[in-house]
Formats: sequence, C-alpha cells, structure tokens
Amino acid sequence: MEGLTIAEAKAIQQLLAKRVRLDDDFPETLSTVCGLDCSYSRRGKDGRMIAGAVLLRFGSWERLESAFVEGETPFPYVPGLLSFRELPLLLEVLRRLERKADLYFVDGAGIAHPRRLGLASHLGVVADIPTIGVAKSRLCGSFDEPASSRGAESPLRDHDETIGTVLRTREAVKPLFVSPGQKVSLESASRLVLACCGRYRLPEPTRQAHRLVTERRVMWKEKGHDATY
DNA sequence: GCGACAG
DNA sequence: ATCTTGTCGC
Ligand SMILES: [Mg+2]
Repeated sequence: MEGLTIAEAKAIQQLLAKRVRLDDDFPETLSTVCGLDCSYSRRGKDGRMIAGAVLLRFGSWERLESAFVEGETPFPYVPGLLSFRELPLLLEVLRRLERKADLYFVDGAGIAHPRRLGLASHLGVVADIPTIGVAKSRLCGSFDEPASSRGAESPLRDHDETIGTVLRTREAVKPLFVSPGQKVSLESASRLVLACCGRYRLPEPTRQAHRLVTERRVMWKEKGHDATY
C-alpha cells in the first residue's frame, strides 16, 4: 500500500470491485453500529494522521466503545484513491475495538466511485464487514436536486446505472451522497443513514467518529503541543 | 486540451 | 482534509 503507483492502485481497485456484494447481509434488527473517520496533522507538518472508531447502540446512540490510533500518512490524497490513504489506519483502529458492530458507517464513497470501489467498499471487502459510504460531497455521478424536506432523495447515477442516493437528512441543508459499501443494498443504505440522523446532517456514527478524531486537536493544543490533528 | 475531483 | 472570525439565514 505504501509505494504504489497510481496505475497499480487503480488495477487493485478493479480487482477488488469484483468482490463487492450489494445484497443485505447484516442483522435485520440493528443492535450496534460503528462510525469511522480520520484527521490529519497540519501545523506539525509531520505527515501524521489519526483514525478513530466509535461503537454505538443503535437508536439511543450511547457510546459503548471507542478507539483511535495515530500513524504515518501512507499515500497522498488523490481523488478516486482515498482508500490507499485512509484504509491502513482504519483497519488498525478496527482491530482495537473489542466488539464488532452490526453495520459500519464510513466517511466517504461506497460504490459511487469511478471504479465502484470507494473507501467504504474497499474497507468492507478487505475486512469482510457490512459498510455504507456517507460522503458530504459528490465524487462522481449526476443527479437532480432532491426536494428541500428531510428524507427527500434522488438517485445518483453514472450513465445507465444507479450508484447511490442523494439524501436530504435535514430540511434545507445540503444533502448527503450515500452509497452501499459492502453487503448493503442501495435501498437499505439510504434508509439506514436517515434512521441514524436526528437533529444533524451527519448520521450519528459518522458524527461521533468525526468528533473523536477532531477533539484530539484540542487536547494537543491544550498540552502546548505544536501538532494539530 | 479542459474541467471535475470523497477526504 | 486544514487554515480561521464573523456573519447570514432558517
Ligand atoms: Mg473524514
């Protein structure tokens, strides 16, 4: 994963994309869900990053467990190749969670990707877990703006195939770009993301994971450290 | 060749 | 993603 050329990375995606499954393969009644996210150092310019994971009880959003790990940033950000940058540390942080979740929410695209293998799908295939990709903006595909009410949605398409759902999770607020990662159907993906959204735009798992990896910045600042994550 | 482009 | 304060709108 470290010394990969862009061409090699794309070839790997084409191979792994064949292993993506879009049929629901997770408990019908969700008990726990997991949110994952990463943050990067800037001020320290040390090229380091942090991956975080939170395990929540579905519905109450009570935090049952959380974990984070720091490491070297292995790959630059290249649109379409985000997984080669964040996957290594995300896999590591998953190992640090004592329990497994029924479903995983990833900050990024699932199959709504040029080669149908965004970060959520890549993680799902490699770790063999059900995942949903929740992106805050569009990577690829075309769509009609969904109505302004909460729950409004419209298909995200690439030519003749539907690769995701543009979902409005809050009234009059920019919609989310939801797509199946692995072992989750197109319909279940948007339905479950909405089910995890309360007063905020982001689903609870993603929101809490983001808070976890971002609150560290405050911790370091308070300790007088020059590194910002 | 030009513009788009998850985080 | 990160750098940053105030400001506009529901
Ligand atoms: Mg992120």
